[in-house]
Amino acid sequence: MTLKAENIKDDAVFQAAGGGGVVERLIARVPLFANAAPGFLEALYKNARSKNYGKSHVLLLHGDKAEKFFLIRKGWVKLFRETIDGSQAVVDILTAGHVFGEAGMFEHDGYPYSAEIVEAAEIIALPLDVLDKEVADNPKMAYDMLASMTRHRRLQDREIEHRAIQNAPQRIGCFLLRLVQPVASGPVSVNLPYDKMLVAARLGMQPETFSRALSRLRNDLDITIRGATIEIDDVSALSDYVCGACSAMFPCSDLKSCDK
Amino acid sequence: MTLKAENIKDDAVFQAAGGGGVVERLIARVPLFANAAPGFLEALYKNARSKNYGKSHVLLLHGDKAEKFFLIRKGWVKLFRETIDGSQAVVDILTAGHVFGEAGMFEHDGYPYSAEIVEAAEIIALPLDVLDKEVADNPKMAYDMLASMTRHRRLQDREIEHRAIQNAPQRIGCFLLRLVQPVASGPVSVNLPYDKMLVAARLGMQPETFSRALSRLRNDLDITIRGATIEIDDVSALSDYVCGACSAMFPCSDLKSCDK
DNA sequence: CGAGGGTTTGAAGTGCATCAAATAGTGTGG
DNA sequence: CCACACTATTTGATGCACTTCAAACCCTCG
Repeated sequence: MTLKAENIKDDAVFQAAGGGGVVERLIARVPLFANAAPGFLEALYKNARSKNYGKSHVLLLHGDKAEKFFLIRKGWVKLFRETIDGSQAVVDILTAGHVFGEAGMFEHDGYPYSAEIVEAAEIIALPLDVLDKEVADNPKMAYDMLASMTRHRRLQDREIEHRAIQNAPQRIGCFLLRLVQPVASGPVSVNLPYDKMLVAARLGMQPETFSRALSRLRNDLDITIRGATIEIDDVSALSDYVCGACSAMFPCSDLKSCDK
Repeated sequence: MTLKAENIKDDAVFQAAGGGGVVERLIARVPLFANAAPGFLEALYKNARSKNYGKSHVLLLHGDKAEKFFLIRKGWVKLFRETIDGSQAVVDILTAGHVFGEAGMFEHDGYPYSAEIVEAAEIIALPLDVLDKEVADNPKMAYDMLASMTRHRRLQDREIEHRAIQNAPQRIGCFLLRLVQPVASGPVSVNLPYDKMLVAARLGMQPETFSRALSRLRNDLDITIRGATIEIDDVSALSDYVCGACSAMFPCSDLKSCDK
């Protein structure tokens, strides 16, 4: 067993939640819970468990019985699906404030994806049954969750469209544009939120393709690349290049608030 | 103007709903409305409008202000998104019993896709505000709609996965397998529900690619093709070929009930 | 400094798209 | 009922985008 593997298993440090009130405040700030009944949040707190995980830790597996959902306190989490052949499709990559695993609530097929830590993270596990009860009882809560789910559905529609229509440089450009918002013009500088390998996976392409496509953007448009920092001299030139191959108009909102 | 074009415009025959009770019965049978309050269905009936449309009629455009949602009584409808460049991504293809356009309810960006009749259809238009009110007031209704939305979200996850991982023959095979269910073994015969061109679009490939990929399936597996009828001698051979490139196990339920 | 992963670059292969044209099918008017 | 027109489908030839395999480079962290 390698040293790496040991790390993965061992640095999942348990820590009880509910002590300092930090977890409470974080939970209360989740937009999805804005209209929850007071008792709901308390029930969540009582059963909240915050843990630290190291990179590569697998938090849950596609098909696992869904009893908890998760709120990310810090770090990055990759949601993905894996085939028997070993191929893997990245569903999404999430960070602080995002919620995941709540989709396991309705079906009995377990979670619809697997989740792996891709950057050391602190994750709060929350009981699904408490959420389920609240949604069933509180119309406003259900309504909010429905709205959030609808937003998410649109993002997925867009995702399917992009993967069908945009080529590799355009998908990267689109990703960058969504990072620089709401700045809509002039030279800007953005940092890739995570590994280029991960960005590539997130965009459904190979790392090599990502690298080549990015340098094609560099050659064709006014873009400078310094490691993970990318400077875009002319945002509108980039949006011209990208958004012709998209059904949305340019300042396309990235509606993913914290209600994944 | 061609003769065809006249047809498209003119055969949208208006007919008031609520007379024969047929529309009522159809609406009442939508699973999504199973738990609706009695007053809700009546409010829907009152404002229901059933119309006939010819092939190629565009029912709604991406971005249109969303005031209605739709229930298909018969025929086929294509949901799609179109870019400035003219490329088009098919979101889904629906038929009798399916509901669409309800996603326009929450956002103010209008409908998230365009809808076009691809086979002469009869469509019932229903007021979105009535649905919205019911969802806001009736916890059970909101809960059901949430469950339905979650199911849909899973189908989209699967869609993204398939387009990322499966090649053309596998995507076709997967499509066929979902048609033959719940028959899980032995020789079966299926009819493509619509044009091969449309199936190709639905699967995100060109008609030429579809044709070639299908004949590759014919050569490699025990499959016979007679026009739109496809005979599969060995379903398990097909599922072996297809499902290795999918995260789901074979008899993979096509959860799209009538609540699109 | 050295090991290991991330990133880039090169070379070759593959799958799908595109363009083009032939063939089959379908509905129409005569 | 046939001939025509139009569309759907198939087949062929070619090109391009992305993948795959391989190797070099670079960066970071112990």
